[in-house]
Amino acid sequence: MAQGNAAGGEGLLYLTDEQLRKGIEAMFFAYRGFTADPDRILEGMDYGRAHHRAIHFIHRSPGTTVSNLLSILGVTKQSLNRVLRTLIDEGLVEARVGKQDKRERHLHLTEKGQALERTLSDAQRARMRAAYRAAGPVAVQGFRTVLEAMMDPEMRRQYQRLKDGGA
Amino acid sequence: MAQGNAAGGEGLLYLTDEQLRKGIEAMFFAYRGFTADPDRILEGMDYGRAHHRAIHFIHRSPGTTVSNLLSILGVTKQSLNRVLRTLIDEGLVEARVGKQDKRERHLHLTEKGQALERTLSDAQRARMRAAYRAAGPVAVQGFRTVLEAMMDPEMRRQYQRLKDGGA
DNA sequence: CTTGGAAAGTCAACAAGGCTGACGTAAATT
DNA sequence: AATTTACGTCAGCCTTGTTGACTTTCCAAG
Repeated sequence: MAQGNAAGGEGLLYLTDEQLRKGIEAMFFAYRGFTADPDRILEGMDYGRAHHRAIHFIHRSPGTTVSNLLSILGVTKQSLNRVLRTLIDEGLVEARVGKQDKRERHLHLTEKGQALERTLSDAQRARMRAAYRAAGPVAVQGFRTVLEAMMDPEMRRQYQRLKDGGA
Repeated sequence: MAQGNAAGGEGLLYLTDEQLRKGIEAMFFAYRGFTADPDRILEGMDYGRAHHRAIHFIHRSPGTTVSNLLSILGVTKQSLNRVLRTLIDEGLVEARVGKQDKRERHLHLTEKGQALERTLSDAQRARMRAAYRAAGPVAVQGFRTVLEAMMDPEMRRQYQRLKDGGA
């Protein structure tokens, strides 16, 4: 909440409906770019965006359980299961029965899974890096701050946990 | 592509793979929040996110043609047509035959359509406004800069045109 | 004036990826 | 022993995206 905000209005111009609308449209168009590269890579394979998301978060938290992944991705277990089954069948993901709790499945990427993950995230990071570089560190800081403020509290918790854990 | 950035790296720490990954995850979680409110409003009605997008851009550019909308939304005409047809049938959108070129349909929101648009964008703007306010004007500037840099050039053109036109 | 092609609409078929509901099984907890 | 938890799976549905093929309308160039 820095900034002046002298009196009635000046300094709050960034909160006008028009500015907010521009932000909304920026999110829409930017998200398209954000997913474009992985989508391109995956089309033609048997996989889609849902597979990418699963692979991403398994890579990020190796050994995570199905139900944990469920709460991160925010989908039903039937939906996730369909995706997970193909990844396991095709040898990209390994599901190890838990040692303490044998009901749990701990998910890991295989060599093959890691290779795909690398391909996908290299492409996505390349775009991100170009954008970050073009915008500069101060803008990046603001970018992250606004995105974080935009999340549902529940999602922010998930995000923070990953952020801290994976640092 | 590994990690690196050791040499001459100070000041470039925001470009590490880890920082980029956080940005990627922030986009993922934030976009969920971004769409959550309109989605909630629309569920139960006969409409979905695709209808919201159409309504948004028709509101933004009244009188726009179908093919223009097509290029903004980036979907096939069959896909858009399905959505547009229900909106027209249910009296939210009016398609006026072009005066110069009678093949074109110029799209407008009806009263009813404008009412729904207002409901949806009020909700979406409320979240955006809260995020902007929490983050402050400098962060917002950075947010917009990074998003813009993330777009495909084609999309950036579309975005710029809207941004300037609708200022 | 004819004709080529753009703009729009429509039908059919399909796929990805969400969802709900119901049911089963193994393992942990009470 | 009974209940709860974690997971898997079958069946069916919805939205929203895709291709391909075809028609109608109509502008504009030959």
